[in-house]
Amino acid sequence: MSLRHAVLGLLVEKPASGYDLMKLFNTSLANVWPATQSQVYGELARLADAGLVDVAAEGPRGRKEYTLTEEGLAELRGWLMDAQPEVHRSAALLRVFFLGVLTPEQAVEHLTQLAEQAAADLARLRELQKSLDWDNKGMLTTNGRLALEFGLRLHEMREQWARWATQQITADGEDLGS
Amino acid sequence: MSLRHAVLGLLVEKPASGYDLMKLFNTSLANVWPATQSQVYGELARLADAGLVDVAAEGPRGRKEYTLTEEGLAELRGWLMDAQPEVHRSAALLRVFFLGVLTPEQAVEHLTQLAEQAAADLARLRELQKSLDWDNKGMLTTNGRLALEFGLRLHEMREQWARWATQQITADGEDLGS
DNA sequence: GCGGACATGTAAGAAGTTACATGATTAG
DNA sequence: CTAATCATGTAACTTCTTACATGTCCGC
Repeated sequence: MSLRHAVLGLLVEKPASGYDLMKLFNTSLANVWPATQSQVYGELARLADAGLVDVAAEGPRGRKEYTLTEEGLAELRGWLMDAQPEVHRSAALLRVFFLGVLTPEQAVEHLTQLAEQAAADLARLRELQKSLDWDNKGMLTTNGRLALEFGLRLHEMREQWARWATQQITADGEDLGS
Repeated sequence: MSLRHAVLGLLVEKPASGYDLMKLFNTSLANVWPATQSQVYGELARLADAGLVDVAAEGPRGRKEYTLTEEGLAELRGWLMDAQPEVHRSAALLRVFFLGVLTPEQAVEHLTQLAEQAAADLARLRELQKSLDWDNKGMLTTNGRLALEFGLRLHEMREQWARWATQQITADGEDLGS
């Protein structure tokens, strides 16, 4: 139930509308916890029902500005310290498992694509890092920088691994070609 | 829709019942694409409806042994070469984003836990690697080894990153203590 | 006045989790 | 005979995605 906590977390810094939050989900949190508009509005309604946020002000065009309540902050703090291990699914790794169904050439091509995709992701994050370095405001970018570094290391690792895996496969087939 | 492809992939090696598949999901695929019993049985029924698998034989206790059809193999091959980038959500990284809500001490404690968790995961996979090294059978372990190496590198990276992040936080607060 | 941004919501469906429910076979 | 394993299924609920639907305000 982390969408809930993402919303609460974003509201710590300052009050925001669903619309405002969506911009944050599409920028700051895009690589960490993406969410759709329909999810965010729904969750805000549920959070207000539960008393974890309040509608502090109403603006033009039906704008509702939400603030965190005491209970909301408590809920967030509880979640932050809870830290139970996650289950992750990876379609990319699942594909690797079944690579034997393809020809070695196809498998190598696929792994090459993975390496290139990782390299592209890495480049993208490096760009993001550059744009973040100068205008530094608030908790979100401070800790966001830690998350960003994780992403940089992750994609670097992905690329290295994909290149290594390619070698593994080509090495396996080597003696057949002699 | 990768559960479908996980099931198809497992059936490439040999025919299996839902019960058999569950054992594979709980061992080989546990770290890559976990699935529950109710999901697997449901998916098998849908796959049979769609003609991607057949009930090749029925055994004792209502056992249904499924095999892959031509269409099923084609579907799997198509998926294997499709390779579109995934969206990943990470509650762990989300927590990092909001670490500013905690005291520096609590934040450091949390990151230390992350490092320890990563170290434990790494140790667990190294054990798995040992047990896999001797009895080598089939495509699943051959390519599973590639996936395993990914896991090893991932957890190593996670641990290093968590230690680095701890330093970042303690460095920030340093001048306050003097 | 009109286009783009602001702003909120609903509905249908896919995917996943947890819990319940039932029964047959086999090894000791 | 009885406990463990084999074996399949259903139901309720949560989460996420995609698409639809509607309307207002502000700057030019």
